[in-house]
Amino acid sequence: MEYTVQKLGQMSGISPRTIRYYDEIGILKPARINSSGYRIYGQAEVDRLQQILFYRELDLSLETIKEIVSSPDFDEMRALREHRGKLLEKRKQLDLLIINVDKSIAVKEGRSTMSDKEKFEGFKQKLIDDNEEKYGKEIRAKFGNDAVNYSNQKVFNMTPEQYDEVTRLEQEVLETLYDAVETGDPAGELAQKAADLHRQWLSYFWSSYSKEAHIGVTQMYVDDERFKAYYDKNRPGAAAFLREAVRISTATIKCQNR
Amino acid sequence: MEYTVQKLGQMSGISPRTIRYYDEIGILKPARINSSGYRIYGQAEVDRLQQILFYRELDLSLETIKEIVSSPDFDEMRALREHRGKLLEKRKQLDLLIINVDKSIAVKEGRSTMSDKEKFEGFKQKLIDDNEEKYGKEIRAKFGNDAVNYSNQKVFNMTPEQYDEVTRLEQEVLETLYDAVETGDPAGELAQKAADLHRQWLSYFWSSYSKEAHIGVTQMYVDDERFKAYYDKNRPGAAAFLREAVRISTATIKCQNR
DNA sequence: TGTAAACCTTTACGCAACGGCAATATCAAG
DNA sequence: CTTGATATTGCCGTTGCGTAAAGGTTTACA
Repeated sequence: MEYTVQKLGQMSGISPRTIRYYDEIGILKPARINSSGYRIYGQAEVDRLQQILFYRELDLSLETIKEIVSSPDFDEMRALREHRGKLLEKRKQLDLLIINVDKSIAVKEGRSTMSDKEKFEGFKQKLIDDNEEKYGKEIRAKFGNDAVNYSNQKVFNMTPEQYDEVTRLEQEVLETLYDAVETGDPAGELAQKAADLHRQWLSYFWSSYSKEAHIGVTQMYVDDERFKAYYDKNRPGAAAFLREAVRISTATIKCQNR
Repeated sequence: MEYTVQKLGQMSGISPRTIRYYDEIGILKPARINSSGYRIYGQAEVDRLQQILFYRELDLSLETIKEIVSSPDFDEMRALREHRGKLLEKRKQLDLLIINVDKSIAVKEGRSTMSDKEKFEGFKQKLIDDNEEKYGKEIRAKFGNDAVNYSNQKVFNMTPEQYDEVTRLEQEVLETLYDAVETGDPAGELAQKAADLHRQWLSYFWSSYSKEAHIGVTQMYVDDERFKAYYDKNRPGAAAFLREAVRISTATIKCQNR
């Protein structure tokens, strides 16, 4: 089988332009060039392209990929591990960013009548007293060492009111759940209320809600002894009951959407 | 107070080049230009720069920042919320990426003697049978809906052996901890063993270990009723004891490093 | 007052990984 | 032979600056 740039592109889902670019940077050379100057690729090049795409999927740079696919004795493990480290670092940064954006949104929601100038007045004072470098440190000190994970930071950043609300919700979830377990019907009104309360409670810790994740976490309550013990303490089977209620709840929402 | 590019740069911690660039794209114009063509900035410009840096810290594009700081009636909330959505999306992608990289590393560790060609043989076959588009879908189906969160996926991706090891470790942590509580000395040998076992156990769920996060999570065991109940069930005070042991353990490691 | 250091200016290339367009050549079909 | 699809090279644009280069200005010190 021999392929031109477009054939190869269609097969692999990338553009002919990209294939030419890969030739240009020497990461994927054509098998040969025909009399009219067309690039012609063979099976070996298809294989190589698959490898390239695989590593590209892992978000490695083309430079790194080039080294991996070019020299078979390249220390690929090390490259992958280093890359993993970079990804983790990126994620930490992202988590911090998201928390900061959340904070900004909260501040703006709280006092939407303030003008931008006013809002930054306090912020600014500190900055000008010292310098920008200190500002950076301050932010980092405030939001904790970046090793602290996301949900921990969420809690640290809660206002006392939010914290009260969370603990109140937690109690309410339990009470409603226990009442619901008595009814024995995970599709019943009480059970559905418990599921919804639990959803609300979760929303305080999660940056975004999804049905799948909600089901996932309640499944974990059943699988993980620590959570199971907590929910089952007063009413055996409560963890499993909650999971069922949430399953039904999320399915019901789905039906309503149709 | 009047500032040249360098003065302003030192104050705010950014380079003169950046300041000139901000002038160029019209996001921060100097107050005036002196007879020698120097850019001169005043207090108003310092304020504006602080605003710009604030938004830049949230990773907004300079284009977006320009709109925010230029027009006071710009819908900033919407911009922030949209931006937040983008960040969350980015994080999901990153989580998937990290898991894929983890998988690749695991595969390579398992059969390090295989050549690249062999390793990709199976991978490749499927790809060539169908097309690249299907490949994309397959990856997504395999690694689950992207709403499922990172640690859940970690567990799903465990081998049965790993799973056994984790549950075994969990038991061992508890047993050692309970014995240690009896001794009453969180700096003692048993307590330190418990702390270390707990660290090992954690490592199965965390993508990276850090002392601060370890202390943080054991602190949470004390603060969160569910965790506290679990650890204190057989030996009241076990959660707090573990936290102390971990604190001492991490501090000790620090001393050894010196 | 001379001069060197430190500062300022504009212009312009470079970065990553392509997308998009232009000008031109080639191929297959009717 | 024309037409339309496809191929080629090459250059510009993207983001947010870093890093020169080539030159003018200010400041400090002998």
